[in-house]
Amino acid sequence: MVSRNRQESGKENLRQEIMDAARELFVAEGYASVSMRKIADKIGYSPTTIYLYFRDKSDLLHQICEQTFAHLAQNIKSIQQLSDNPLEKLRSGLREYVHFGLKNPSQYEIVFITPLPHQFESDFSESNGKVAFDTMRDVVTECVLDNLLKTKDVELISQTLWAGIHGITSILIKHEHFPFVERDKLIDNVIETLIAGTRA
Amino acid sequence: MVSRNRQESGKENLRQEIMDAARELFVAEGYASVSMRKIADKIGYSPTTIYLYFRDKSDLLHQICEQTFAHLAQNIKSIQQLSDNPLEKLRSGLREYVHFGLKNPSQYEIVFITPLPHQFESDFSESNGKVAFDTMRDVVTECVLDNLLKTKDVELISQTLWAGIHGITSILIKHEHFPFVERDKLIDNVIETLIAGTRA
DNA sequence: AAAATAAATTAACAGCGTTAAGTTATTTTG
DNA sequence: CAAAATAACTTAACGCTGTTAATTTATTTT
Repeated sequence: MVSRNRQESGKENLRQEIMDAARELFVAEGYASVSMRKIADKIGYSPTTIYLYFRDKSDLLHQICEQTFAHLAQNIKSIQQLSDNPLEKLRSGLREYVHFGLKNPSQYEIVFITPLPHQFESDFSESNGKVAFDTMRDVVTECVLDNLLKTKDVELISQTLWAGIHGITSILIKHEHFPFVERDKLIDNVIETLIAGTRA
Repeated sequence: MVSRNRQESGKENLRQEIMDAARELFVAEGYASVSMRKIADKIGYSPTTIYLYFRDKSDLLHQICEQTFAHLAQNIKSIQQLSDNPLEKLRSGLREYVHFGLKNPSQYEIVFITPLPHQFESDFSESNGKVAFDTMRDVVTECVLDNLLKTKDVELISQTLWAGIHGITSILIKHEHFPFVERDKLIDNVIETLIAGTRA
């Protein structure tokens, strides 16, 4: 079965090569502007080869998103571990969420903003985006246990915070032309407003 | 000049006819899935006729968005006039914004959520989007003048509040399957959290 | 070495946004 | 009232797009 392993690893290599090329192009030019032919050109294969590894264009993007969001969940966890203070953990997690979205706008767009084609109803509840959300909920629980927040409704607070950070992330991505105040100042203010409004 | 006026009003009628057909299709099937040919079919003209009234497909969408923005701005203004208390005006305005989005999810989606082509650069200073945002900023200014808020940076506060209400509106529209807590409770909590976090 | 299988390609389809040229209908002018 | 001018609209076409089916090339198994 050695030969079979070699074969499969070769397949996996090309699969990852396609994903890397596609991610670069999606980020640089936007999902809609990148054609399958462009991706194929970049890696020196014919366009139809991509269909041996991905069902269609949106599946390709979906797989890229899942990979990146697994990284996000890990990022948030790592950052939170740097502090012992539950409230500081919460703050750094929220900040990392927004930061991630702005660093990967195309991928954030597809997972949290644009609905995927109805062929596969792979929605938020099955994505790694939810894993990232769960890490935030865990920290909210810590805060509640320490009596740091105004209510003990962990779910209500978590969803409120998520709404807030999703809001700032998505409008910064979508409304590029809007005359925003200085970006980091706005992000800070959103996060501090959310935390202040949630505190005991 | 009577004949010329008749001619122009005919042109305006077809222009509005195109916009109505396009909005319906965009709402039902999404911007990307609707072709110029589909729109033309719906109104019984050839596809190229649309180009006599709109520069291109994104210009057509842009004009539709302007109409929706105007509608939203008027709604918020009307609701705010019902109260004298600045903080209550602010609260009712925020609530109306979310309410408008949930009552017109497809239109909200097109204007505020759906990712637009990169070339879609509009002059915000002359758009109705600015008009809608200004109605909220004016009430924030009232609150600041009454020393009700923690800072006097009207722009920063307004943009923070917009991020928050856009966040809850868009996730309620986009992630209908998500196990949210009771909807009105969540909306209330987001708005109260935002206001509490912004108050003096 | 032959057969089987996997991997990648070529050719093609139907549809897209958009432009240029041509046609029909309306209005203006002499 | 007819001719010229203009406005309104259509036809034909270009170069793209995502995707499928058939086919060729390369590798592995027998």
